[in-house]
Amino acid sequence: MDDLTTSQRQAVSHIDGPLLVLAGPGSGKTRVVTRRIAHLVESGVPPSQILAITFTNKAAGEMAERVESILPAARVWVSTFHRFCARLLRKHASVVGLESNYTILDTGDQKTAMRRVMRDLDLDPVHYSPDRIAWHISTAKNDLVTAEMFVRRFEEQIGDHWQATVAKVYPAYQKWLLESNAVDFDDLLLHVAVMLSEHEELRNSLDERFRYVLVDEYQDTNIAQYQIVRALSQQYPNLCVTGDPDQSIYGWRGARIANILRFEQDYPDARVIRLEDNFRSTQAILRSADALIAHNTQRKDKQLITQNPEGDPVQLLRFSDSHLEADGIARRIREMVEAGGRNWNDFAIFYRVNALTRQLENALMRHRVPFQVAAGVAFYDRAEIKDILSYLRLVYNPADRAAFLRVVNKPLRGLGKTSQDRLVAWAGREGVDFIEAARRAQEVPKLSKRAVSAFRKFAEMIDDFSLADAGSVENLLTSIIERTAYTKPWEGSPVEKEQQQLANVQELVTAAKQFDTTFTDETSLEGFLEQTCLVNETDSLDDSLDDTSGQVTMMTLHAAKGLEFPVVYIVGVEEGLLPHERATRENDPNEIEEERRLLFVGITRAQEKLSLTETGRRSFRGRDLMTIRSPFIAEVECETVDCTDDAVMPEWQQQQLQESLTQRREDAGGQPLQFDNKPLLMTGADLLNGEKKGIDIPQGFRQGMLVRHPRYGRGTVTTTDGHGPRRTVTVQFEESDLTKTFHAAKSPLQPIGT
DNA sequence: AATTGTGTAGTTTTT
DNA sequence: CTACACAATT
Repeated sequence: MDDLTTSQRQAVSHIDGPLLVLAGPGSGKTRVVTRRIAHLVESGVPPSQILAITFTNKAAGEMAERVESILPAARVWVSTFHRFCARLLRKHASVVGLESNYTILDTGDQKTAMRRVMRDLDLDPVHYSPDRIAWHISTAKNDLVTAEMFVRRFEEQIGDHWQATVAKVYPAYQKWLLESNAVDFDDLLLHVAVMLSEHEELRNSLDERFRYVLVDEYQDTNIAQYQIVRALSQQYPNLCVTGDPDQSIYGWRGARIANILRFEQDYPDARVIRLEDNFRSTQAILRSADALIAHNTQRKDKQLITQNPEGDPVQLLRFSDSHLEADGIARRIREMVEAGGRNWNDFAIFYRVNALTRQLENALMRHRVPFQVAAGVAFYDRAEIKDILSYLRLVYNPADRAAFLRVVNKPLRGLGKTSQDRLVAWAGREGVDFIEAARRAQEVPKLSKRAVSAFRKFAEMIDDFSLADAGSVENLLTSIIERTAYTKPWEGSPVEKEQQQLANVQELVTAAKQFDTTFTDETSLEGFLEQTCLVNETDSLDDSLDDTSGQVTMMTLHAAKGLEFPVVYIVGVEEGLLPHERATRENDPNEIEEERRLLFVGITRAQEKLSLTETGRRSFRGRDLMTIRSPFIAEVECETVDCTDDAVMPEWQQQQLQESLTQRREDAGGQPLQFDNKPLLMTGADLLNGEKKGIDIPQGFRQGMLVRHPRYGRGTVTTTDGHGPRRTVTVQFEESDLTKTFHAAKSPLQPIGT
């Protein structure tokens, strides 16, 4: 306890009764929580009675790891909300009308499901976009409004035409899910919440089982999560919640900041502890953060105190346009690294919308600054991965409609839309799952002979897979890939995209192999499927984030929560972007306050140096508009730096860069250049599969050079023309015999070896 | 069944 | 500007 502050110590040593820990940014919250768990166990609480809930897998992983390092033997259940609910639901599926082998739909499946349901209801997808309807349904679920409740409410008090539509779609969508023996993400929470409220004896036993419950980031809980936590803390209200209302940035997803604000009313004998000592940032940075957040009205007053030095003043960099902004940041970062004392990974760039990355990426590349973007297509969202996983899902849950429809004709088996529709309709009438229906395809009316045999062959194949499912997910996976010849058309293909897809499939097999060796129970298929839909790729990305020494990190402000960096840039602090125009449109003060909290989160990530940027003009969505100053600028204490005189890199310097690059490329013997011996990583997937790909400066193409284009494959540069941004390259491609001319700066061409 | 055209919408996204 | 869904082709 010696290494803790007074309030940290109080929180750690609290055992029985409700506890609210209001933890400011950088106040050592995670440390307090893990130490408290250890303390509970040391004080005689059986580990099996402790349940710690987080939002992200990463947080859960970290917490579990840290608890284990203090108490190696203790088996405390540390889990995310969704995983916890998935497990409970597995056990008690029948209570909500599901089978225990239910599958979890991801957002993609959800969308397709929504589209089909709406088509069946004859709703115009142009007027009522499935996306929006899905959003309405998700909101309802987060607010604990079931389909029945929604319909009832709508009938009682007629709403607008959107509600009328949702009242039609929501129940139909739920029916679709139930028939598929499937749930979506929101259902995991909703079902469990309903289950707990309708089955007192079950709630009772779970309350008793989990006597000590801890919830992290409580300010981000939605109504469903709130109810679940409450239900588990009735007889044994040893509930400890930690969070910071000032960091609540997920209101748009149904999170209720009120949950944490009213904790003391919910549990009148709650102890409240504030962690206000900040161990992360300089005084200057904290003062800015404090000054900004003080403008929010809906909040508990909280001071941020630090013993850290004053540090550099917070800067507002003003650029004339977004191009110069990107360029200016890249140059500053390079200069600071070259001046010594800073590594690339000391820097982070945050922005409100992903669309701002492009210009930044270009500028960083021009300045040879290695970087990674914490975004990109999630691994498990890739089409090829979802296809293969759909086979797995079908083996596990033959009623999974989304999975069935996804792969029944992939690769092509001559089972077109019409045949599929007939079979699905018949399966619905007969009340059998889709594999059973395919097995008995000859009984389905109006099916062509060819379709019948194709369906039967398909069913036979899935049946074989089920038999082969002897615990090893890897074996099952490889037999699926072989039997379906799924990757056949890509093998030996020159098209980069297809090679990538091949690699992704391979990566999935590796993941399965890994899973097999770590979890060796007979329910491994279930576990693997759960893992693949509840685990996000960024979880793996963040690991490499910590120990890669060599890259600047770019991410959205939302993604930045919980992280810290010595030097931080927050770009585009402008009206319309931050606050985002959609937050200002309704003129809802709550939304503006959330935008302010978002900036607050960004600011408090910085340890030593913080710069905000704004521009005079910004080209966005193909339009070039004058910028209006963000109201937040006046609320932050900062020093304005005029960078409007910044010029783009002068001609001579560009030329010099050009020449040195050419030289280096020759030295490298045609190999892709790697700067400072650090590979430049682009996407999360690259990080995940460890593929180190060098990114090249596009201007440096020369005649005779071998290049690769993601679409056209390998080719040779025949001519080059022009200079600077106007420089063009003409390439003769091998495979297709095509000759194409590209703008060197814009094309995705990459030099390759041999 | 794959290719090409057309329209349209466009934050943030822990699971 | 650009990604995506869907329609209309061939």
